[in-house]
Amino acid sequence: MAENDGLYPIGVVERDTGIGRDTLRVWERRYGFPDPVRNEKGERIYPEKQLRHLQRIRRLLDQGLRPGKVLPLGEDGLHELEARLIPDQGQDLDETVAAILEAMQSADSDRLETILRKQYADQGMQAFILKTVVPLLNVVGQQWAGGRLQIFQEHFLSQHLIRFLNAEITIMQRRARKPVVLLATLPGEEHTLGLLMVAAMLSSHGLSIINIGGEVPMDQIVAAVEQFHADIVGLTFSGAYHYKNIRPHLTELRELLPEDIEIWTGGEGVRRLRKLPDGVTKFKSLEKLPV
Amino acid sequence: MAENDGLYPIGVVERDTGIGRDTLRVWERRYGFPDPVRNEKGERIYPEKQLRHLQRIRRLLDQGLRPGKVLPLGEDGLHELEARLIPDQGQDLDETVAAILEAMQSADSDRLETILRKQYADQGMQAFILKTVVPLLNVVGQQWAGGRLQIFQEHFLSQHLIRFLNAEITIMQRRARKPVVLLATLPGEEHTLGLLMVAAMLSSHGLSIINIGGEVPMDQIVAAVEQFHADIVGLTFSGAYHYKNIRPHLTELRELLPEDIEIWTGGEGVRRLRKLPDGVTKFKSLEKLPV
DNA sequence: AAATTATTTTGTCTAGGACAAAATGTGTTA
DNA sequence: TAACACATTTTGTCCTAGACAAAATAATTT
Repeated sequence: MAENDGLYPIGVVERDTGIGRDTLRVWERRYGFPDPVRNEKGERIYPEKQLRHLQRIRRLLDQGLRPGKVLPLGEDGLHELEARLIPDQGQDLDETVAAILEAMQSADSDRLETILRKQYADQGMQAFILKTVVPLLNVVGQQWAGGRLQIFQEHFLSQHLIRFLNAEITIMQRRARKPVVLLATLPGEEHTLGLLMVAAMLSSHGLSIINIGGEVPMDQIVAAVEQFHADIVGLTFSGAYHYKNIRPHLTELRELLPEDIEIWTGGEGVRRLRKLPDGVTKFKSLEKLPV
Repeated sequence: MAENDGLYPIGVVERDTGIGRDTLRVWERRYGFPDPVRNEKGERIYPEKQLRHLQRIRRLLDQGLRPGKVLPLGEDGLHELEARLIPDQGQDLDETVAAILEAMQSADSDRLETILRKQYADQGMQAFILKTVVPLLNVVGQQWAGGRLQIFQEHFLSQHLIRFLNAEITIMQRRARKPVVLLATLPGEEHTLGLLMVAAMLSSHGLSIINIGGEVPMDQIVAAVEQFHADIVGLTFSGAYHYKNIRPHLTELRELLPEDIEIWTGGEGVRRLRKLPDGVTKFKSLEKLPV
């Protein structure tokens, strides 16, 4: 048994925290944390405690906090920050949402499937997305940010939702008609569940959907529009996307595409934008798709 | 505007080839290839041609060749080597595979769906995966490496396959029994289609599958095993995975998991590994799952 | 309130040298 | 001949400390 004794080399820390090794080194230089010990060879060895600390820091950074504010904090400061940022909730959770969360916690695939299926049958796609999936993801996001949720549980739920939505979209697509909407996100935007929700909404309106998925370079989108004979391009930008880029990107895409191809865009990232380039349609929320 | 112009910084090359950036630099020093141009800032910028070359090299390394033998080779030498090692399957393409490719090229969703469904009905899951999906992906991989395929086309096909397999797995899981296999990939490994194929194969043997998807940190896998009461953990590593890491990762996971939990691993990335840590089972190919 | 401009923060990249782990080559013994 | 031990070569990862552009924030103007 190679006892690692809770000591990790930089490669492992990079993998487990998602923080690049260059970044780990430069943080050490600038902020004095992390502060790994060294082995005989002079290489950095991180104690487990620092790895955990780094994971918590990572979560806060994902919330939008800046390294300069977070890294100098000790255990206490970090704890305080977490307490402040994670809003108290658990008040009036929708009953079904609560049931889904419970099924997720107890890793009960069958139950999850049953609840989703029943809810979908009751509500229809549009209400299902708006009244069940959206609130659900909000709660999950909050819990995850607060560290009250394991990553694998969130994965598990996402997998389920993706599969479920895909299956239903496929069924709806059988009687889909024109226009054809090509859905994608640009490189840097990995959040593809939002795209899938849009796909589901549009499908339920009877439109034809081609979802080429996440992180598609712009030239590829243009090529795909031509080859698939799409009438409309739909792009989503999550709140994490660098919003300054959104407008230039949309302008560029508008220039690259023929005029008779519409561009629709939405997501948390475009909510803040007022003026969009001419010839680009914004949908403010999932309820208000320009169908 | 969008000017990548087929020019890529080192980080992108690392991601798209699975070759670490330090390795790329040391190859350049030692073998004179790759030989990127530099931008104003003096940073390495790789032309698309070299990226493709690196991907081909990566393939050859996966076949067991050594960097010292492959890197000094120019275009011609590499081509010769490939011709010797990779059987040319361009000629006698399976009829169905050819039809699928054509449906993909002409972006015909319905036709694609019909072909897949018919083929699956004829062959059953195991033959479907082995005789149709695997050859299909091989051809697609080859065509992509050869620049004969657009990225979005590959996206389109992947999306379709993922959806199809997920749907069928769901159906098979209704009558699944013990043991429970937990499937995942580690962070850095985004290629989740391979995982899905394993899930389909195992499902068709009647095993219970929990697929928590891609890029799951190791401690999360351990936690998930416990919470889901899994008996076996299955990990796949694609050819793009940073292969030097595979063995240490498996060793570490073996130490973290209780002894009575089996570890199965496979994929292009583990093919070239001879020795695996004790207590880790390798499946050389999809045909030879240790069921 | 929205768009410009100035300032600070932050992550990624550079260079060659060093070194251990893995792969290969060589020699020895059963 | 095959199995094993040992020597050599190959190979990837990590090191340092500086540089700089892109992103985020603050300050200003429209």
